[in-house]
Amino acid sequence: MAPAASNAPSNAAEAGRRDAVLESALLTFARHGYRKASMEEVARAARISRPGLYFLFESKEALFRAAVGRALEEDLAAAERILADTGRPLPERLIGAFDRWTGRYLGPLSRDVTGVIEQNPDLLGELTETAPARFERLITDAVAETADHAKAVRVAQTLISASIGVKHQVETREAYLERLAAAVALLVG
Amino acid sequence: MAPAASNAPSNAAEAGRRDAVLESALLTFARHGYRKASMEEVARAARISRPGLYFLFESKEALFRAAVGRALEEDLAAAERILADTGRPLPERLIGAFDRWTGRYLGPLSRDVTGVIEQNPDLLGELTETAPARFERLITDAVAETADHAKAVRVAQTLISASIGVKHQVETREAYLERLAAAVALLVG
DNA sequence: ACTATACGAACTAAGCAGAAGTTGTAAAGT
DNA sequence: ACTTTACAACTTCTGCTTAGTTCGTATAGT
Repeated sequence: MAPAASNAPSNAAEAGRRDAVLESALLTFARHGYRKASMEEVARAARISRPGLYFLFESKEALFRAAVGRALEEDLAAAERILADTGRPLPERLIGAFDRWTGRYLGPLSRDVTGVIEQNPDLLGELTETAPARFERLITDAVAETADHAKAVRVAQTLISASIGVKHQVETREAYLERLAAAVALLVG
Repeated sequence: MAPAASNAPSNAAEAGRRDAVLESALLTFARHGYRKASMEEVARAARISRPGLYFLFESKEALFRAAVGRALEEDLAAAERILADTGRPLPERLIGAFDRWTGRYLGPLSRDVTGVIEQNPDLLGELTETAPARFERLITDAVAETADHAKAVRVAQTLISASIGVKHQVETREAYLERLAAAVALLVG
Protein backbone atom coordinates (compact mmCIF):
# COMPACT_ATOMS: atom_id res chain seq x y z
CA MET A 1 0.00 0.00 0.00
CA ALA A 2 1.30 3.41 -0.92
CA PRO A 3 1.24 6.13 1.70
CA ALA A 4 -0.43 8.48 -0.77
CA ALA A 5 -3.80 8.17 -2.56
CA SER A 6 -6.03 9.20 0.30
CA ASN A 7 -9.37 8.22 -1.18
CA ALA A 8 -11.39 10.02 1.46
CA PRO A 9 -10.64 13.75 1.20
CA SER A 10 -9.82 15.25 4.57
CA ASN A 11 -11.21 18.71 3.97
CA ALA A 12 -13.27 20.87 1.63
CA ALA A 13 -10.29 22.40 -0.16
CA GLU A 14 -8.87 19.03 -1.06
CA ALA A 15 -12.26 17.82 -2.24
CA GLY A 16 -12.53 20.81 -4.56
CA ARG A 17 -9.09 20.13 -5.94
CA ARG A 18 -10.05 16.52 -6.64
CA ASP A 19 -13.21 17.66 -8.36
CA ALA A 20 -11.36 20.05 -10.63
CA VAL A 21 -8.92 17.30 -11.54
CA LEU A 22 -11.75 14.85 -12.23
CA GLU A 23 -13.45 17.41 -14.45
CA SER A 24 -10.45 17.98 -16.69
CA ALA A 25 -9.51 14.30 -16.56
CA LEU A 26 -12.88 13.30 -17.96
CA LEU A 27 -12.45 15.72 -20.86
CA THR A 28 -8.98 14.39 -21.57
CA PHE A 29 -10.19 10.79 -21.48
CA ALA A 30 -13.09 11.72 -23.72
CA ARG A 31 -10.86 13.46 -26.23
CA HIS A 32 -8.26 10.73 -26.66
CA GLY A 33 -9.89 7.60 -25.28
CA TYR A 34 -8.86 5.80 -22.11
CA ARG A 35 -5.80 4.08 -23.51
CA LYS A 36 -4.31 6.94 -25.50
CA ALA A 37 -4.81 9.51 -22.77
CA SER A 38 -1.60 9.39 -20.75
CA MET A 39 -1.35 10.27 -17.09
CA GLU A 40 1.19 12.87 -18.20
CA GLU A 41 -1.42 14.57 -20.34
CA VAL A 42 -4.16 14.32 -17.72
CA ALA A 43 -1.80 15.87 -15.17
CA ARG A 44 -0.83 18.67 -17.53
CA ALA A 45 -4.50 19.44 -18.23
CA ALA A 46 -5.16 19.54 -14.49
CA ARG A 47 -2.06 21.72 -13.99
CA ILE A 48 -0.44 19.38 -11.52
CA SER A 49 2.51 17.00 -11.75
CA ARG A 50 2.14 13.39 -12.69
CA PRO A 51 3.27 12.10 -9.28
CA GLY A 52 0.79 14.60 -7.87
CA LEU A 53 -1.93 12.72 -9.72
CA TYR A 54 -0.80 9.52 -8.04
CA PHE A 55 -1.05 11.32 -4.72
CA LEU A 56 -4.74 11.95 -5.40
CA PHE A 57 -5.61 8.69 -7.14
CA GLU A 58 -4.22 5.21 -6.71
CA SER A 59 -4.00 4.37 -10.39
CA LYS A 60 -5.11 5.35 -13.85
CA GLU A 61 -8.05 2.99 -13.56
CA ALA A 62 -9.14 4.47 -10.23
CA LEU A 63 -8.89 7.95 -11.68
CA PHE A 64 -11.02 6.98 -14.67
CA ARG A 65 -13.65 5.35 -12.47
CA ALA A 66 -13.76 8.39 -10.22
CA ALA A 67 -14.03 10.80 -13.14
CA VAL A 68 -16.85 8.91 -14.82
CA GLY A 69 -18.56 8.18 -11.52
CA ARG A 70 -18.55 11.81 -10.52
CA ALA A 71 -19.93 12.96 -13.90
CA LEU A 72 -22.70 10.36 -13.73
CA GLU A 73 -23.59 11.31 -10.16
CA GLU A 74 -23.73 14.98 -11.03
CA ASP A 75 -25.89 14.45 -14.09
CA LEU A 76 -28.22 12.20 -12.13
CA ALA A 77 -28.47 14.74 -9.33
CA ALA A 78 -29.09 17.55 -11.80
CA ALA A 79 -31.80 15.53 -13.55
CA GLU A 80 -33.43 14.82 -10.20
CA ARG A 81 -33.37 18.51 -9.31
CA ILE A 82 -34.92 19.49 -12.63
CA LEU A 83 -37.67 16.87 -12.34
CA ALA A 84 -38.47 17.91 -8.77
CA ASP A 85 -39.25 21.48 -9.79
CA THR A 86 -43.00 20.90 -9.95
CA GLY A 87 -43.61 24.55 -10.73
CA ARG A 88 -42.77 23.87 -14.36
CA PRO A 89 -44.91 21.70 -16.65
CA LEU A 90 -43.93 18.02 -16.80
CA PRO A 91 -42.94 17.89 -20.49
CA GLU A 92 -40.56 20.80 -19.98
CA ARG A 93 -38.96 19.10 -17.00
CA LEU A 94 -38.60 15.82 -18.86
CA ILE A 95 -36.86 17.52 -21.76
CA GLY A 96 -34.55 19.26 -19.29
CA ALA A 97 -33.68 15.97 -17.61
CA PHE A 98 -32.96 14.24 -20.93
CA ASP A 99 -30.91 17.20 -22.07
CA ARG A 100 -28.74 16.95 -19.00
CA TRP A 101 -28.43 13.18 -19.25
CA THR A 102 -27.84 12.86 -23.00
CA GLY A 103 -28.20 16.06 -25.03
CA ARG A 104 -25.33 17.69 -23.13
CA TYR A 105 -22.93 15.11 -24.55
CA LEU A 106 -23.78 15.61 -28.21
CA GLY A 107 -21.99 17.73 -30.76
CA PRO A 108 -18.41 17.90 -31.99
CA LEU A 109 -16.92 19.15 -28.74
CA SER A 110 -17.77 16.39 -26.30
CA ARG A 111 -19.19 13.73 -28.55
CA ASP A 112 -16.98 11.05 -27.07
CA VAL A 113 -17.80 11.34 -23.40
CA THR A 114 -20.48 8.74 -23.99
CA GLY A 115 -18.15 6.78 -26.21
CA VAL A 116 -15.33 6.49 -23.70
CA ILE A 117 -17.83 5.22 -21.13
CA GLU A 118 -19.44 2.70 -23.44
CA GLN A 119 -16.12 1.41 -24.70
CA ASN A 120 -14.67 0.64 -21.26
CA PRO A 121 -17.38 -1.12 -19.30
CA ASP A 122 -14.80 -3.48 -17.86
CA LEU A 123 -13.07 -0.61 -16.06
CA LEU A 124 -16.27 0.89 -14.75
CA GLY A 125 -17.93 -2.18 -13.30
CA GLU A 126 -21.57 -2.00 -12.38
CA LEU A 127 -21.72 1.75 -12.94
CA THR A 128 -22.57 1.23 -16.59
CA GLU A 129 -25.71 -0.61 -15.57
CA THR A 130 -26.79 1.08 -12.35
CA ALA A 131 -26.57 4.66 -13.61
CA PRO A 132 -28.95 4.17 -16.56
CA ALA A 133 -31.24 2.18 -14.29
CA ARG A 134 -31.34 5.07 -11.84
CA PHE A 135 -32.10 7.50 -14.65
CA GLU A 136 -34.94 5.28 -15.83
CA ARG A 137 -36.30 5.28 -12.29
CA LEU A 138 -36.24 9.08 -12.17
CA ILE A 139 -38.10 9.38 -15.46
CA THR A 140 -40.63 6.73 -14.48
CA ASP A 141 -41.40 8.46 -11.18
CA ALA A 142 -41.80 11.79 -12.93
CA VAL A 143 -44.15 10.36 -15.55
CA ALA A 144 -46.13 8.68 -12.76
CA GLU A 145 -47.40 12.13 -11.83
CA THR A 146 -49.87 11.94 -14.70
CA ALA A 147 -50.39 8.21 -15.21
CA ASP A 148 -50.64 5.01 -13.23
CA HIS A 149 -47.41 3.18 -12.50
CA ALA A 150 -47.76 0.45 -15.12
CA LYS A 151 -48.26 2.96 -17.89
CA ALA A 152 -45.52 5.21 -16.53
CA VAL A 153 -43.07 2.34 -16.85
CA ARG A 154 -43.93 1.83 -20.50
CA VAL A 155 -43.89 5.55 -21.29
CA ALA A 156 -40.52 6.00 -19.60
CA GLN A 157 -39.02 3.01 -21.42
CA THR A 158 -40.29 4.24 -24.76
CA LEU A 159 -39.01 7.73 -24.06
CA ILE A 160 -35.58 6.39 -23.20
CA SER A 161 -35.49 4.16 -26.27
CA ALA A 162 -36.49 7.11 -28.43
CA SER A 163 -33.77 9.20 -26.81
CA ILE A 164 -31.15 6.56 -27.58
CA GLY A 165 -32.39 6.26 -31.14
CA VAL A 166 -32.40 10.02 -31.71
CA LYS A 167 -28.88 10.22 -30.30
CA HIS A 168 -27.78 7.85 -33.05
CA GLN A 169 -29.66 9.77 -35.73
CA VAL A 170 -28.66 13.37 -35.12
CA GLU A 171 -25.43 15.30 -34.98
CA THR A 172 -26.23 18.28 -32.79
CA ARG A 173 -27.73 18.93 -29.40
CA GLU A 174 -30.33 21.19 -31.00
CA ALA A 175 -31.54 18.50 -33.37
CA TYR A 176 -31.65 16.04 -30.46
CA LEU A 177 -33.78 18.36 -28.36
CA GLU A 178 -36.15 19.05 -31.24
CA ARG A 179 -36.82 15.37 -31.89
CA LEU A 180 -37.00 14.55 -28.20
CA ALA A 181 -39.50 17.33 -27.60
CA ALA A 182 -41.73 15.79 -30.27
CA ALA A 183 -41.52 12.40 -28.58
CA VAL A 184 -42.31 13.88 -25.16
CA ALA A 185 -45.27 15.80 -26.56
CA LEU A 186 -46.69 12.65 -28.10
CA LEU A 187 -46.09 10.37 -25.12
CA VAL A 188 -46.96 12.61 -22.21
CA GLY A 189 -49.30 15.24 -23.54
CA MET B 1 -14.47 -4.35 -70.33
CA ALA B 2 -14.82 -8.05 -69.70
CA PRO B 3 -17.09 -10.06 -71.95
CA ALA B 4 -18.75 -11.60 -68.88
CA ALA B 5 -20.73 -9.93 -66.05
CA SER B 6 -24.05 -9.49 -67.78
CA ASN B 7 -25.76 -7.18 -65.35
CA ALA B 8 -29.15 -7.51 -66.96
CA PRO B 9 -30.27 -11.14 -66.65
CA SER B 10 -31.54 -12.50 -69.91
CA ASN B 11 -34.09 -14.95 -68.54
CA ALA B 12 -35.93 -16.09 -65.44
CA ALA B 13 -33.64 -19.02 -64.69
CA GLU B 14 -30.57 -16.84 -64.69
CA ALA B 15 -32.31 -14.29 -62.49
CA GLY B 16 -33.17 -17.01 -59.98
CA ARG B 17 -29.57 -18.16 -59.98
CA ARG B 18 -28.38 -14.63 -59.28
CA ASP B 19 -30.88 -14.28 -56.46
CA ALA B 20 -29.75 -17.50 -54.80
CA VAL B 21 -26.14 -16.35 -55.06
CA LEU B 22 -27.01 -12.95 -53.61
CA GLU B 23 -28.82 -14.58 -50.72
CA SER B 24 -25.90 -16.72 -49.64
CA ALA B 25 -23.41 -13.97 -50.42
CA LEU B 26 -25.15 -11.61 -47.98
CA LEU B 27 -24.95 -14.22 -45.24
CA THR B 28 -21.27 -14.80 -45.91
CA PHE B 29 -20.55 -11.07 -45.88
CA ALA B 30 -22.55 -10.72 -42.67
CA ARG B 31 -20.71 -13.55 -40.99
CA HIS B 32 -17.15 -12.47 -41.74
CA GLY B 33 -17.43 -8.81 -42.72
CA TYR B 34 -16.87 -7.41 -46.20
CA ARG B 35 -13.08 -7.53 -46.13
CA LYS B 36 -12.56 -10.94 -44.59
CA ALA B 37 -15.16 -12.66 -46.71
CA SER B 38 -13.24 -13.91 -49.73
CA MET B 39 -14.73 -14.43 -53.16
CA GLU B 40 -13.56 -18.02 -52.81
CA GLU B 41 -15.74 -18.47 -49.76
CA VAL B 42 -18.71 -16.68 -51.27
CA ALA B 43 -18.46 -18.88 -54.32
CA ARG B 44 -18.21 -22.03 -52.23
CA ALA B 45 -21.28 -21.04 -50.21
CA ALA B 46 -23.15 -20.42 -53.48
CA ARG B 47 -21.88 -23.75 -54.85
CA ILE B 48 -20.32 -22.23 -57.93
CA SER B 49 -16.73 -21.60 -58.95
CA ARG B 50 -14.94 -18.35 -58.25
CA PRO B 51 -14.61 -17.43 -61.94
CA GLY B 52 -18.31 -18.26 -62.13
CA LEU B 53 -18.93 -15.52 -59.60
CA TYR B 54 -17.08 -13.10 -61.85
CA PHE B 55 -19.30 -14.21 -64.68
CA LEU B 56 -22.34 -13.09 -62.70
CA PHE B 57 -20.86 -9.99 -61.05
CA GLU B 58 -18.23 -7.58 -62.23
CA SER B 59 -16.36 -7.33 -58.95
CA LYS B 60 -16.53 -7.99 -55.24
CA GLU B 61 -17.86 -4.48 -54.69
CA ALA B 62 -20.60 -4.92 -57.27
CA LEU B 63 -21.58 -8.23 -55.71
CA PHE B 64 -21.77 -6.67 -52.27
CA ARG B 65 -23.85 -3.75 -53.53
CA ALA B 66 -26.18 -6.13 -55.33
CA ALA B 67 -26.55 -8.40 -52.29
CA VAL B 68 -27.32 -5.56 -49.90
CA GLY B 69 -29.49 -3.76 -52.43
CA ARG B 70 -31.58 -6.85 -53.05
CA ALA B 71 -32.08 -7.51 -49.32
CA LEU B 72 -33.11 -3.91 -48.73
CA GLU B 73 -35.52 -3.95 -51.66
CA GLU B 74 -37.10 -7.17 -50.50
CA ASP B 75 -37.53 -5.97 -46.93
CA LEU B 76 -39.00 -2.71 -48.14
CA ALA B 77 -41.39 -4.54 -50.46
CA ALA B 78 -42.38 -6.92 -47.67
CA ALA B 79 -43.00 -4.03 -45.29
CA GLU B 80 -45.12 -2.31 -47.91
CA ARG B 81 -47.15 -5.48 -48.44
CA ILE B 82 -47.73 -5.90 -44.71
CA LEU B 83 -48.79 -2.28 -44.26
CA ALA B 84 -51.15 -2.46 -47.22
CA ASP B 85 -53.16 -5.31 -45.70
CA THR B 86 -55.84 -3.01 -44.29
CA GLY B 87 -57.82 -5.97 -43.03
CA ARG B 88 -55.56 -6.13 -39.98
CA PRO B 89 -55.48 -3.41 -37.31
CA LEU B 90 -52.87 -0.70 -37.84
CA PRO B 91 -50.74 -1.41 -34.73
CA GLU B 92 -50.37 -5.03 -35.76
CA ARG B 93 -49.32 -4.04 -39.27
CA LEU B 94 -46.81 -1.52 -37.94
CA ILE B 95 -45.22 -4.10 -35.69
CA GLY B 96 -45.02 -6.50 -38.61
CA ALA B 97 -43.31 -3.89 -40.77
CA PHE B 98 -40.77 -3.03 -38.08
CA ASP B 99 -40.14 -6.70 -37.46
CA ARG B 100 -39.33 -7.24 -41.10
CA TRP B 101 -37.18 -4.12 -41.30
CA THR B 102 -35.27 -4.46 -38.03
CA GLY B 103 -36.38 -7.26 -35.73
CA ARG B 104 -35.51 -9.88 -38.34
CA TYR B 105 -31.85 -8.90 -38.09
CA LEU B 106 -31.52 -9.25 -34.33
CA GLY B 107 -30.19 -12.19 -32.38
CA PRO B 108 -26.98 -14.22 -32.48
CA LEU B 109 -27.56 -15.75 -35.91
CA SER B 110 -27.74 -12.73 -38.17
CA ARG B 111 -26.73 -9.95 -35.83
CA ASP B 112 -24.21 -8.54 -38.24
CA VAL B 113 -26.28 -8.06 -41.35
CA THR B 114 -26.97 -4.57 -40.09
CA GLY B 115 -23.37 -4.21 -39.00
CA VAL B 116 -21.85 -5.04 -42.36
CA ILE B 117 -24.14 -2.49 -43.99
CA GLU B 118 -23.41 0.26 -41.49
CA GLN B 119 -19.70 -0.36 -41.60
CA ASN B 120 -19.36 -0.04 -45.37
CA PRO B 121 -21.37 3.01 -46.40
CA ASP B 122 -18.63 3.96 -48.85
CA LEU B 123 -19.27 0.82 -50.89
CA LEU B 124 -23.03 1.18 -50.85
CA GLY B 125 -23.38 4.79 -51.88
CA GLU B 126 -26.71 6.49 -51.43
CA LEU B 127 -28.45 3.22 -50.55
CA THR B 128 -27.63 3.75 -46.88
CA GLU B 129 -29.64 6.96 -46.93
CA THR B 130 -32.41 6.30 -49.41
CA ALA B 131 -33.53 2.96 -48.01
CA PRO B 132 -34.21 4.22 -44.45
CA ALA B 133 -35.88 7.29 -45.96
CA ARG B 134 -38.20 5.05 -47.96
CA PHE B 135 -39.01 3.01 -44.87
CA GLU B 136 -39.85 6.20 -42.99
CA ARG B 137 -42.15 7.19 -45.83
CA LEU B 138 -43.97 3.84 -45.62
CA ILE B 139 -44.48 4.18 -41.87
CA THR B 140 -45.58 7.79 -42.16
CA ASP B 141 -48.16 6.96 -44.82
CA ALA B 142 -49.50 4.08 -42.75
CA VAL B 143 -49.81 6.21 -39.62
CA ALA B 144 -51.55 8.88 -41.69
CA GLU B 145 -54.56 6.56 -41.82
CA THR B 146 -55.47 7.66 -38.30
CA ALA B 147 -53.91 11.12 -37.98
CA ASP B 148 -53.26 14.23 -40.03
CA HIS B 149 -50.05 14.33 -42.00
CA ALA B 150 -48.13 16.63 -39.67
CA LYS B 151 -48.79 14.42 -36.68
CA ALA B 152 -48.12 11.26 -38.69
CA VAL B 153 -44.64 12.57 -39.51
CA ARG B 154 -43.86 13.09 -35.84
CA VAL B 155 -45.32 9.75 -34.78
CA ALA B 156 -43.39 7.90 -37.47
CA GLN B 157 -40.14 9.63 -36.57
CA THR B 158 -40.61 8.86 -32.89
CA LEU B 159 -41.48 5.25 -33.68
CA ILE B 160 -38.36 4.88 -35.78
CA SER B 161 -36.18 6.51 -33.14
CA ALA B 162 -37.64 4.21 -30.50
CA SER B 163 -37.00 1.23 -32.77
CA ILE B 164 -33.36 2.22 -33.19
CA GLY B 165 -33.00 2.74 -29.46
CA VAL B 166 -34.61 -0.59 -28.60
CA LYS B 167 -32.33 -2.31 -31.10
CA HIS B 168 -29.38 -1.01 -29.11
CA GLN B 169 -30.89 -2.03 -25.80
CA VAL B 170 -32.01 -5.60 -26.39
CA GLU B 171 -30.36 -8.83 -27.48
CA THR B 172 -33.20 -10.84 -28.97
CA ARG B 173 -35.88 -10.40 -31.55
CA GLU B 174 -38.52 -11.27 -28.96
CA ALA B 175 -37.39 -8.54 -26.56
CA TYR B 176 -37.31 -6.09 -29.47
CA LEU B 177 -40.87 -6.90 -30.49
CA GLU B 178 -42.12 -6.63 -26.92
CA ARG B 179 -40.68 -3.15 -26.43
CA LEU B 180 -41.70 -2.02 -29.88
CA ALA B 181 -45.26 -3.21 -29.33
CA ALA B 182 -45.41 -1.04 -26.21
CA ALA B 183 -44.19 1.98 -28.17
CA VAL B 184 -46.69 1.37 -30.95
CA ALA B 185 -49.54 0.97 -28.47
CA LEU B 186 -48.66 4.27 -26.82
CA LEU B 187 -48.11 6.24 -30.02
CA VAL B 188 -50.89 4.96 -32.25
CA GLY B 189 -53.56 3.68 -29.94
C1' DA C 1 -23.15 -21.31 -69.40
C1' DC C 2 -20.45 -22.57 -67.02
C1' DT C 3 -15.73 -25.37 -64.57
C1' DA C 4 -10.86 -26.11 -63.75
C1' DT C 5 -6.54 -24.29 -63.68
C1' DA C 6 -3.27 -20.83 -63.64
C1' DC C 7 -1.06 -16.28 -63.15
C1' DG C 8 0.37 -11.28 -62.15
C1' DA C 9 -0.35 -7.48 -59.11
C1' DA C 10 -1.78 -5.86 -55.06
C1' DC C 11 -2.76 -6.24 -50.60
C1' DT C 12 -2.52 -8.39 -45.74
C1' DA C 13 -0.54 -11.03 -42.01
C1' DA C 14 3.31 -12.60 -39.31
C1' DG C 15 7.52 -12.30 -37.25
C1' DC C 16 11.02 -9.57 -35.13
C1' DA C 17 14.29 -6.31 -33.42
C1' DG C 18 14.96 -1.83 -31.76
C1' DA C 19 13.08 2.72 -30.32
C1' DA C 20 9.86 5.14 -27.80
C1' DG C 21 6.30 5.78 -24.55
C1' DT C 22 3.75 4.69 -20.20
C1' DT C 23 2.76 3.15 -15.59
C1' DG C 24 3.64 3.09 -11.01
C1' DT C 25 7.08 4.01 -7.36
C1' DA C 26 10.86 6.24 -4.93
C1' DA C 27 13.67 9.88 -3.11
C1' DA C 28 14.81 14.36 -2.12
C1' DG C 29 13.30 19.13 -2.01
C1' DT C 30 10.30 23.10 -0.66
C1' DA D 1 0.77 18.91 0.19
C1' DC D 2 2.68 18.94 -3.12
C1' DT D 3 7.04 19.36 -7.17
C1' DT D 4 11.07 17.79 -9.72
C1' DT D 5 13.81 14.24 -11.08
C1' DA D 6 14.81 9.58 -11.73
C1' DC D 7 14.14 4.58 -12.51
C1' DA D 8 12.52 -0.37 -13.46
C1' DA D 9 9.13 -3.05 -15.78
C1' DC D 10 6.06 -3.25 -19.11
C1' DT D 11 3.48 -2.25 -23.29
C1' DT D 12 3.11 -0.04 -27.61
C1' DC D 13 4.84 1.78 -31.93
C1' DT D 14 8.03 1.59 -36.01
C1' DG D 15 10.26 -0.19 -39.74
C1' DC D 16 11.47 -4.11 -42.09
C1' DT D 17 11.46 -8.63 -44.38
C1' DT D 18 9.17 -12.61 -45.66
C1' DA D 19 5.39 -15.37 -46.48
C1' DG D 20 0.73 -16.00 -47.60
C1' DT D 21 -3.92 -14.37 -49.48
C1' DT D 22 -6.94 -12.45 -52.50
C1' DC D 23 -8.59 -9.98 -56.58
C1' DG D 24 -9.41 -9.91 -61.16
C1' DT D 25 -8.38 -11.95 -65.64
C1' DA D 26 -7.11 -15.32 -69.11
C1' DT D 27 -7.28 -19.69 -71.30
C1' DA D 28 -8.73 -24.16 -72.39
C1' DG D 29 -12.28 -27.50 -71.75
C1' DT D 30 -17.02 -29.40 -71.69
